[in-house]
Amino acid sequence: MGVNLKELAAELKLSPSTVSRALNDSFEISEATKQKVISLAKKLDYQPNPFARSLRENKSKTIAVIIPERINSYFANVVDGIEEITQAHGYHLLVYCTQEDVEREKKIVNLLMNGRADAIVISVSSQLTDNFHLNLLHERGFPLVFFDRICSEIPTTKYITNNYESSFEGTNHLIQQGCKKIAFFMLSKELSITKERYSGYKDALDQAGINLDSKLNLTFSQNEEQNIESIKELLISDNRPDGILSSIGKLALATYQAVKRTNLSIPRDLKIISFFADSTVASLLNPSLTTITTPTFKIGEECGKLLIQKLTKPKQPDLPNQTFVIPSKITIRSSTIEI
Amino acid sequence: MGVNLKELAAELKLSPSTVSRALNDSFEISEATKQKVISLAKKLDYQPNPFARSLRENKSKTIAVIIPERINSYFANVVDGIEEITQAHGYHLLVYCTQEDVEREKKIVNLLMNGRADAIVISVSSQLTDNFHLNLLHERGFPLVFFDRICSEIPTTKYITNNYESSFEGTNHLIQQGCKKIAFFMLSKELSITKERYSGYKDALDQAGINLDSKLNLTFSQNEEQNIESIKELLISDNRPDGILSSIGKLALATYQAVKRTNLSIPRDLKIISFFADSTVASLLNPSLTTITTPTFKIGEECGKLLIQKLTKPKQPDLPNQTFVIPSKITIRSSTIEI
DNA sequence: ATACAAAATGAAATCGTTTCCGTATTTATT
DNA sequence: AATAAATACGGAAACGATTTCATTTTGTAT
Repeated sequence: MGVNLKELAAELKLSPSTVSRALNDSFEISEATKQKVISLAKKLDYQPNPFARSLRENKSKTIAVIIPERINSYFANVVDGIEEITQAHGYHLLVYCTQEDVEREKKIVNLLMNGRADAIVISVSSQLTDNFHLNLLHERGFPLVFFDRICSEIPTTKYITNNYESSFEGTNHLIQQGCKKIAFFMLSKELSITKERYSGYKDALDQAGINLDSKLNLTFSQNEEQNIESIKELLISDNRPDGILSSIGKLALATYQAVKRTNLSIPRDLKIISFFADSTVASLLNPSLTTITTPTFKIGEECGKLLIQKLTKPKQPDLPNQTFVIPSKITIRSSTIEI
Repeated sequence: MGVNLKELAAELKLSPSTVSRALNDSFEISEATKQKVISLAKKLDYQPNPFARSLRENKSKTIAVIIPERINSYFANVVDGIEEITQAHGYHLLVYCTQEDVEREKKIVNLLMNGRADAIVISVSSQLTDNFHLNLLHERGFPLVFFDRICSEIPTTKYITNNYESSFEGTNHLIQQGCKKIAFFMLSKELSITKERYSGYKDALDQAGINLDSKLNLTFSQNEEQNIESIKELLISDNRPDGILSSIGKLALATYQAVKRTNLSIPRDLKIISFFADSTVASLLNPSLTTITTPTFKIGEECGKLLIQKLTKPKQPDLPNQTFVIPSKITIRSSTIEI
């Protein structure tokens, strides 16, 4: 397409090596020729071929981001944060969405084994005991960063929120509002966030002397309509909860839909608090939704900063086996406050 | 990292060329050696270096997608659609978000001039008369596909929805519901979608014999809070509209927020219809929002199919200068229906 | 003027593929 | 049986950059 180094060199009656060095501002080249080279390069709009460079340097200036869902403010925001930092350093983002499908995730990870990206930032779609693909990658020394849904067994850097505490506080809030039968809504039980959030929920119940009713702990699927119906069934059953802690935002929306199919009312008959990313939507729901909100953009930025550090400085050590906790904030709205 | 062709060849006592051909299933290689090569390649987990390949073949198996916003169901859904098709053909997606910033868009487009991607799919952030960067790219023969927010002057393939008709119908719906003073909310006037949607709005008013009041045509910024205040000002002014057609989803949300700051009520005092992607949210708003919904995933799929066709078949002609229209659907909900 | 160090540039290898071209062996044709 | 054609493979160039090593040019000290 454009002009290449050799052509530039020919035009300038210089060797390609000199031109390369001039453009990379090497000390070996005189100021005079540097200027000549740079000005012609600009004039001819010379763009170095990224693949030639990647091949030679064995780095791609590309970071892969793997998320479970794209239509999800939480993940979208994290990616925005990553892009904000990495783009400024000339990095490109390959963004893959697994649609919560583990097989798809494995395929994607396998595709990335060949060095197409210099690092991976991932929030796993569902943590099976089988995270062989990620393990292998990490063992080969490939920079790997987790956020939100992590694999704790893989010793690398992770960014999460204070899931346990947030969940504990959220549950406590429901208890303080008079809830006696508090349900816990989740996706896969294998997810790190599920475990931690469940743990906070459980401990809050314990502390309040409330018995945990396992029938109130519901695991949901990827099928929206099915989820709504399950919730509705629960709500019209004898064992109806009077409070819900939803560990996933979209399950709160499903609950609102389910409630519309009953003659119950939030917060009168049912109070609900949820981990939820989009505060605009939370505030516009009827009633407005009490949320636990994670600073997702910040998480993305932190991931980005860490990777830039690792990838752009020479002789960096492996990413430390460390988990950074960025606290969430509870915003109390009408869905948990008695009128 | 992994093993390369030369090493594979040495292990097999074959030449690299033979191994390469065997792996690419060339007719020149006997079945026997093909099997030997393939099995060792599998055993040693051989992964071809993508950059060597890209350099040699002059294609990257990568498609760049440029969107104005990532936290937006509309665009997220289109990207999902693109990924659905292209991933199955071994393509990777570089996703860039401009945050509605034209300068940022230009920078990104310039970065893509060097062949890092084989094609670009873009919804422009704001169409200035100055779309030099995209024009240049297209003139160089670079495959470029537009969706939603297009540059009509650039002769390539575009995917849009029936903006004019949807807007016309939407406005008519408001008129039928008794609205006399109908406002039109938009982002930049330069956007193709704004022009078309405005045109449909205008013609519907004309047809109904309603005079267009330019004070009811509001252009908004990227500042959420400021937008909400502007809307509130409008709503408490003498010139208060009784209907709103919002050409952008988030302006409908801003309107709901603004209404909460007044003592007005939807749909009693104000009816609103909006182009809006997330029907779950639309149905949960209070009152539920009448929407014009575009089949965004389908648009993404169509973009993907077109590009796969263009990029994987040999000797393909340039992308045709053609605009495909994928119709939207109006869903009437409570925000436009008198109680 | 000579010697030697420093500065500036060039030649060629390299990264890992693919592919053009050449060659040896086997198979088919008359 | 001699020749043509098909089959199977190897050697080396090519893609476009960077970098090691070698070489030329310039500057400085004696």
